[in-house]
Amino acid sequence: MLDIKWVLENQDHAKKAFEQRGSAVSVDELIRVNDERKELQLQFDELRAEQKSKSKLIGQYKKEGKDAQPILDEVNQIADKVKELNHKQSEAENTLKSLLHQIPNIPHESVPVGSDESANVVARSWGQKREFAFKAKEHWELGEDLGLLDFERAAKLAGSRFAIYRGALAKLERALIQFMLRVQTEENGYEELMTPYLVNADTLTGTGQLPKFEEDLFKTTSGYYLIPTAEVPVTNFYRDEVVNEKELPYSFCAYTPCFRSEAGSYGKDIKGLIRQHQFNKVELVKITKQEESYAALEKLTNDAESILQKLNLPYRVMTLCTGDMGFGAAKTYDIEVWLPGQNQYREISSCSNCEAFQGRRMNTRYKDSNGKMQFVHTLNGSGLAVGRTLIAVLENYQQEDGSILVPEALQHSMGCEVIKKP
RNA sequence: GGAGAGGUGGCCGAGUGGUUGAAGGCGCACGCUUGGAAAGCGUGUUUACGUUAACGCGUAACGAGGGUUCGAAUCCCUCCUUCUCCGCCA
Repeated sequence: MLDIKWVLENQDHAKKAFEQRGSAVSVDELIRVNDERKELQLQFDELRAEQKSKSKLIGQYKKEGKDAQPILDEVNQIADKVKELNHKQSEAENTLKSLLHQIPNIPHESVPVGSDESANVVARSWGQKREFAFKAKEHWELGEDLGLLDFERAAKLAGSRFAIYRGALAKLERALIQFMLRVQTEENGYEELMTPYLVNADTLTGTGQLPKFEEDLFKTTSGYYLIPTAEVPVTNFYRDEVVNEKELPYSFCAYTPCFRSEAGSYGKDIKGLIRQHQFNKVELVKITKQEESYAALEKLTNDAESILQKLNLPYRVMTLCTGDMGFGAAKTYDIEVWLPGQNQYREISSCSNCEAFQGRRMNTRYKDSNGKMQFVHTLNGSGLAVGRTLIAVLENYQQEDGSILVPEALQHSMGCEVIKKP
């Protein structure tokens, strides 16, 4: 959510940004609705003040034994108008708020301008792509050939976009989770959280999934939603709280399964594990002071990258352009891992600085050194998407006979050096 | 699921339907006092919106949302949540 005051004071900037981000709401509409709101508040405040002072008189008169009837009649009429104005005023406030809730965040000045992913910019690359003496296979082929990945039975149990991992592959997924959590907590300074996987609508509004993107979520009959990412419960940890400035920044990591309806992605990544209704992820979240969030974004991105480096998986980091960023982000780096089977880079992490966008929605604040209330800045990034990391391990560590070498960092927890057909 | 008791400021804790944004205490900040500290004394100590050059002023907020009333922290209804007891249960 944007600050209406900022919009009023920076109308040209706002107009340009709204266009770049494809906002359905215009600056002019915001100004109009806000003016209406102010006018109604003024009317209400004045009338309510009159009502209050005269009501007090009634109390006084009665105490003194004077006749209060004339005032009572007068105030009776005021009361009706006050009630009406009160409704109108809160309606106007809600209208403004719901407009503000639909507007995407303003891009940071360092973000490249562009309408789609073709305008994204490579920030850096890491690692050496392996040369294969044979034709590299895709992960689903490798998994099914090993007999360790079963999509058909998963479809029977649930439907399409689900998978069953068997034996060594189930263990590999678990080893990756454990490995990522270990690195993020022990080396990169994150505190681990275990959170609810079902959350309420307020929580999803805080991080920006609601009200605009309800169709992407699974909703239960009791009104709970399955979380689409741990960003949701973790970022909302301090919702409606004033946090101590001295404790900032907070760094949290959390492993959770994630659930996405994938409505509107028919025909996209139908095969394999890339796009599932349910997948595992270790998420990184930082909550910072305003002036520290961009340094924190670099750190958080590096922390996510460190997992790929330790697994020796080649990747590149992309700076997303204005048109390719998520709703709440002011700046985003995507980390893309190299998949030799697919012969392309695929997103494995998305690290964003949301600035005060979520802080304002969540109403999470701190008192700065001047005693002024400020909204926190929030950041999140995958550290990493576990299923896609498993894909990357399969494809990058495959051997000609279809077996998979286990990355050195995982050999201890896997208890083996190679995954072979059982 | 059943029965009962609660939810008030950073914390604890008063509150009779009428100058209660809210007693008192603790904490915190500043000042006085002191050789220095503690104690003591004094002053101050929520946020949002509106208004103002500024000091201020106005309005709202006592879990949330409705209602009764000229007037609600106080009365009524619904919901959320915490605690105790019973039942069920991994």
